[in-house]
Amino acid sequence: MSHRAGLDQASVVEAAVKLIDEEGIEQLSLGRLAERLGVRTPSLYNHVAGLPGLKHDLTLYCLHDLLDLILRSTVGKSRAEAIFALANAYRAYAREAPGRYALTVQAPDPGDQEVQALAQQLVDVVRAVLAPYRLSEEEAIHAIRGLRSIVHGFISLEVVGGFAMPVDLDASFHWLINLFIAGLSQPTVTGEKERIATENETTSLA
Amino acid sequence: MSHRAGLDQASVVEAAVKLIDEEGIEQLSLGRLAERLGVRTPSLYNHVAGLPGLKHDLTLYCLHDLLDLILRSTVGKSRAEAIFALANAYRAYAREAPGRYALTVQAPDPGDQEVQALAQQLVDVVRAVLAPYRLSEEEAIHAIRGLRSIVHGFISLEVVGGFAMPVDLDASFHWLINLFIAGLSQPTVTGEKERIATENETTSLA
DNA sequence: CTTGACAAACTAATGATATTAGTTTATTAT
DNA sequence: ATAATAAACTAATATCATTAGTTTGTCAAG
Repeated sequence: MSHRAGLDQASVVEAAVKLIDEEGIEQLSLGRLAERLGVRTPSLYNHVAGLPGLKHDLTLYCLHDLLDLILRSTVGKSRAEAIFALANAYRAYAREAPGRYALTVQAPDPGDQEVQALAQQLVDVVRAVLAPYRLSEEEAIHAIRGLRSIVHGFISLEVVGGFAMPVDLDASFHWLINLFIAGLSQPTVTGEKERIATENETTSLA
Repeated sequence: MSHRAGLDQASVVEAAVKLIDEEGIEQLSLGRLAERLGVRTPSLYNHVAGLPGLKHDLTLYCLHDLLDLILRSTVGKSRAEAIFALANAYRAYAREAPGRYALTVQAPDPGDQEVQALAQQLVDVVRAVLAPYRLSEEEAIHAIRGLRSIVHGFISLEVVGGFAMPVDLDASFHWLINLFIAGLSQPTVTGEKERIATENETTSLA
């Protein structure tokens, strides 16, 4: 039973996914992972490049995971329906698998081609969902950043328990996405005029 | 020079703040901190309750820090001007001291009275800034959550390098806050009617 | 069927980290 | 002056990642 556990990179990464799903991202260590796989810690180095390598591989796994979910949730939909589908899919992923979601958000190494490419594909889905609104080049980028910020911000505050007040979270999320969609069609927002000058742009620290 | 370095809790916490400002939150360890203070690692246990205790103390420090900045930035302002001031102050803090900002966002232990109280004070500032819009009880909560999500989401994506596209970040942030403010005054958003049904509310994982 | 190469697992050792226990010693108050 | 307190120390343990070097399945070529 001892020698030749029959591991490979895929089985190690999948076991790591199970581990962070069940015990949280902070419980991920090579020791715990090896224990689950019935193997000694150094054996894992045959399949992943240490802990940093494992995290990298996990990130790729989760980005694929999330991209697939997002694509399937938005296919065949457009405009508000597509935006809601996208936002709800993101949120569902983060709620069901917070550890995996966290991996998809960590700072990507700028030199990592694979991660960059997947991150770009996620951005492209957002861009496609916003395309029907016929925004200018620059406004499209504002809108992409805006939607990502809204969705990520709400989700991460929610996951971390940052919303303590006694009002339905689904309703708040829906309200916010709705506000965003309304803003997309508003000349007040998307037009040239600004609501107010940016007087406090340079607030500094104590 | 050796015995009696004259430390206390405040000086340890302040040295830790300097450390994370200069070298990043991930470089924080009792060993590095002790080295900077010219002391052996176990000596720190006379002033903080280990690494978890230090992080707790740091969180309190940074919450105070941030609350003070936010209060000073919004005093004497109202409506859009106040919202921009609040948002810009938050963002300035996160950009200038990402390590400290990260500490203010970590999951607070629900049993920790002090942290809860400070977090509540931050929420209260947001509530006060939104008060002039005369929202209903429930909508006020949606709006508070919404503004926090927007600001936190944008900031954390920005800090992590998540915005790669070649458009000015200040402009995107301003655009998004502007959209939020516009939505606050819109009956389409704040009213009873919803823009679309929540058909995809239950998207699930693969 | 044998054998040799390869790779997967192992043991052993090192270095960083946090933490606890127990000791010394400076300061401070009586 | 001295006794109590608290701040620093040393020493030891446990966990973790990592590297080096060794053993041993497995599989394919002869």
